[in-house]
Order: sequence, then structure tokens, then C-alpha cells
Amino acid sequence: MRESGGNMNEYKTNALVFKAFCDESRLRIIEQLQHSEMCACNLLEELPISQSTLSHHMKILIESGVVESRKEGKWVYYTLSNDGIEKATLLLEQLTVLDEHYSINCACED
Amino acid sequence: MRESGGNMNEYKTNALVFKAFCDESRLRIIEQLQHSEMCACNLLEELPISQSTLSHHMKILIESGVVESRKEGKWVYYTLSNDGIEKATLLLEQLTVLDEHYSINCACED
DNA sequence: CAAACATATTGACAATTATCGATATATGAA
DNA sequence: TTCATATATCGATAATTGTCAATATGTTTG
Repeated sequence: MRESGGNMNEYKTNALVFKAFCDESRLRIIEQLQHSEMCACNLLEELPISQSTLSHHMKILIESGVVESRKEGKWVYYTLSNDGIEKATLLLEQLTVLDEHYSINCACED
Repeated sequence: MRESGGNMNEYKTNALVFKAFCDESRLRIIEQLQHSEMCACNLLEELPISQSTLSHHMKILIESGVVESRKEGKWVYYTLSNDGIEKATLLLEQLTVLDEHYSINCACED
């Protein structure tokens, strides 16, 4: 146990969002969720990974905010999160838009 | 040496794009490049990492397409790539938009 | 050419992550 | 309550990744 989530700067927090998209298995999962809400057991049928591995990836996807879950009886249903996706999209824009007002030797006063 | 780049499916290729954004150091680098084009040595001054580590990250950023480089004499200058950013943005949308036409038991003919 | 500098590559190691099988927890059904 | 099913967690291990120091490569300058 290093530090449990305590030392999270903004860069690390932002990186977590994109963790959702930087792994092959998770992209496969996301693709399935584009079709429809799915429970873990149905996702499992579509993917070449074990149940525990799927569970692991779902945790990361939930942490990223890109996926939401709801429990119904025995099942946990997963969907793409409109909110999370919007946040990811805005973040990507924010991270890549050029900073027009920045100047290296910004002594500009007048 | 496993397989050198040979077995790259679409999921892995797409994942590479978002590798750019899923690491703290790379987000710091990207932030610097939002301000302006920078050479490696200037980036190095702004970041708490070694020269070889920076070089490693720049390689990943180039591979993702999000960053471009140009060589000028001794220096290599890096910039955010408009093209790469646009592709990443479109890819993110493509990966997260819901598939309206999909139906689980799609026997729909008429 | 030699020296100085900028960047890339190599080799080693540590940290993180992906993966699995086994087990635990929770729910619903018999 | 016992059984079957769905999901999560644990513990171990393999694979990948991040990191650095050392070294190599390439460029400019003296």
C-alpha cells in the first residue's frame, strides 16, 4: 500500500479519464456499450477475457467517469455515461486547444 | 522481442492515440506545447524528469499523432499537431456516440 | 578534427497494470 | 436454508511501462 488515492494532482486525475480509452480490452467493452446497455455477463460473452479481468476493467471504466452502472437484482448493468463522455470531450478540447494569450516573455502591460 | 508492431488490430491502434493523454508526464508536456512550440531542451527545463525519460515520452506522443516534430540544426522542436488532435477528437466521438441502428436481435428486414 | 551541446537509444530496474484462478459476497430460486 | 447464478475481490504472476544513468548519434563551432 503506497498512498491510497491521496496524492492525486490534476494531471493524474485527468489521466484517469483517458485510461478508459488507452487499452484494447476497454475499447472493446466501450464498443459493446455503444450498441446498448449491457450487464457484465453479456459483456463477458462478447469478450475474450475472464470474468475477474472484466470486473477489473469495468472498475477502471467507472473511475474514468465514461461508464455508469446500475444494479438490478443479481445483475449489474453498464452504460456509457452522457455526462462522463461530455466531460472527457471537453477535457480533450481543453488539453489540446492552443493558449492564445500565452507569451514566453510576457512582460506585456500596455 | 515479442512481435514488433506486426499484430496491431484497430483497437490497439486506437488505444495508441489515447496513450498520449493517460500519463501525468505526458499531460504536463502537452500543456507546455499548448503555450507554444518548444524544443526538447526547453521542455526539459519545465519538467521534473530526466532527458532520456522526456525522449521516451516524446516518442509516444509522436506515435499517438498528437504531437509533431521538426528538426532544426541541433534542436528538435515539438508542436501539437492540428491533424492529430482533430483525429483524436473525431475518434473519441466515434468511440462514444451511441449506435442508433443497432438492435440485439436484428432480424429486421422490412 | 576535437569539443560542446542536443537528442536518441540502450540496459537495468522499479512501478504499474493486465491477467487468471480461487474465493467471497450478494441475490434470487427451489 | 441450500443451490445456482452474477459480480467483486484477493493473491499470484506475467507483461508493460516509466524511470534513470550511461552511452551513442548527430550537429555546430572553434
